[in-house]
Amino acid sequence: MHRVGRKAATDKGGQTKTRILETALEMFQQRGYEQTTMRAIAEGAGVSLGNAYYYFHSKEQLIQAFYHRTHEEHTAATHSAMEANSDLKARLLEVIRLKISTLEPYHQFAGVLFKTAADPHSPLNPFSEESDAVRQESIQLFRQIVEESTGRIPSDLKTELPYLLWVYHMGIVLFWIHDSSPKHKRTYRLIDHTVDLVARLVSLASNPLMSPLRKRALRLVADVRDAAAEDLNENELDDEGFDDDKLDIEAPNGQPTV
Amino acid sequence: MHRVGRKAATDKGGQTKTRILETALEMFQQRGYEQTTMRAIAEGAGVSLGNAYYYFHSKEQLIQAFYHRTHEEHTAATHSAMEANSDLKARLLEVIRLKISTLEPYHQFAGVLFKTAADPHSPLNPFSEESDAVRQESIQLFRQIVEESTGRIPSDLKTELPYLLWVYHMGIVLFWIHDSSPKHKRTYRLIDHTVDLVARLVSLASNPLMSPLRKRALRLVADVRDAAAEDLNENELDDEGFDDDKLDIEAPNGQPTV
DNA sequence: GGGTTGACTTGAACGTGTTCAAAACTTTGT
DNA sequence: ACAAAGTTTTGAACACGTTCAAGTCAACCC
Repeated sequence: MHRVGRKAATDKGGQTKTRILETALEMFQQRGYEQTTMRAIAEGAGVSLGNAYYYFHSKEQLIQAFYHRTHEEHTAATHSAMEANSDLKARLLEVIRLKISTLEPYHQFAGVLFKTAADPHSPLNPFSEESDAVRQESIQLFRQIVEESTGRIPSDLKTELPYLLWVYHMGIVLFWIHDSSPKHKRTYRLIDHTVDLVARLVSLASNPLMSPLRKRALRLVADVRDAAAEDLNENELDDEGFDDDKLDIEAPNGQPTV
Repeated sequence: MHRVGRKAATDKGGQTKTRILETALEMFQQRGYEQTTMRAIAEGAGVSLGNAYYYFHSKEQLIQAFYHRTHEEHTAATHSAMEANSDLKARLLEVIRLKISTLEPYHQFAGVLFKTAADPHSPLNPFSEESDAVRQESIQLFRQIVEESTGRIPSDLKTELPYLLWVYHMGIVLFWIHDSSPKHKRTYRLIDHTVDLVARLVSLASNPLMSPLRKRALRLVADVRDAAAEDLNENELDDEGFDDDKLDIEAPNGQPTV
């Protein structure tokens, strides 16, 4: 491996690596992912083909580098833009809009990100170990939003909400990838409307009347999340811990139970 | 192209095509998608490499053939298993369980289905024209479930519910793909719990008190669905048709509005 | 039968991602 | 200054998906 065990007086390796990544991202942006060959990247960066593979084990790994980079940009942009004393809705709106505008230059290229991310065996898979760090950071972002925002939220919901918002934001990105409307107006409109809806749902779920249903739903969410986390470990898996309690609530007007 | 313009007394071409597909699916099942080369498929089917490409334009198209086949199997299984006079919950449970058991033999291979399906440019993309027919059929399945089931559901919800259930069932499949628990017990458990939850939510959404929120959410769903459908057409896109009405409802106990 | 048409089949060739053994260079220890 | 150990760099080679010009074969027409 590079950059270990020696002093690295000039960091020549690091420079080369950066140059390759820079060239790659530029080419991806201009010609798209498939059209950009590793040979072209190497030539553009002024190195040999084998050298490109010395720094990036595969073409896919260049996507992962891209993923890291945009994540950092988004985090930075978020932190500098976050106003104090705003509510969940306002903050969420800002964060998600920033996410899209950060990804903006890579719209046509972003498709392959999702393509590879959807593969269970890809390191880019959101549930894989390799991207665990970035994902945790990303969820952390939403945790801050939730905790620093005004408005009362039950503690059980407060625990899971960051993860739920992260999933929601992934959904928005997925929509954006498919959105071919001018300036992605459609996506921004969707953001406006869904953020509003999410805020309402959080408020609704905070209603004490909804407590039983909420608890059931949150338990389910936690279960799914944990299952995704374990994944490759062999696990005993018994059915304990999720008994069917009597969670039914009576609607105020005599409608069927929920 | 094959099988046009002539009488096809023996349907030799059709036989060859079937043989290739059969061989391919078997190999995918045993060695996985990536490990199975087109050369191996051709050899296994007793044809030349070029011949395999005569019938299937690409390796990816073999996945599409797989997609069609399992869809048909699932539909057949569903129709023969559907009991009369059952409610939404029972029917949904049955259909989704059948879906998973139909896909069962292809679990490790199914990953690439989602991988390619997630690519906006892939014909396998659920929103693309090429798989539109299969998707419509699939949604139709859920429409039957909704319409033939007992229980009162508001008409606006009834319209969108099939699509929503289809999306939900895709989510289950996505989970199943990642599920490495023995016999996919985890997925079946998830199905049990989410079907229950979905039934409750439908019931909750049918409550007249929820009407404003429901209407807003359904409008959003329709909007997203239409956007996905148009996609490649150039579209004007003005902001009409989605005004922010005063939809707030007052929770019975003075909680913040929803 | 002989010829024409079009479906079917072939295998060589191309471009691409990836691997690897060996060369070239840099740093460190003496 | 020299050697040893590490690192970076190279280009040839490989396997695979895909293309294509050319060949074979069966059905049809006269």
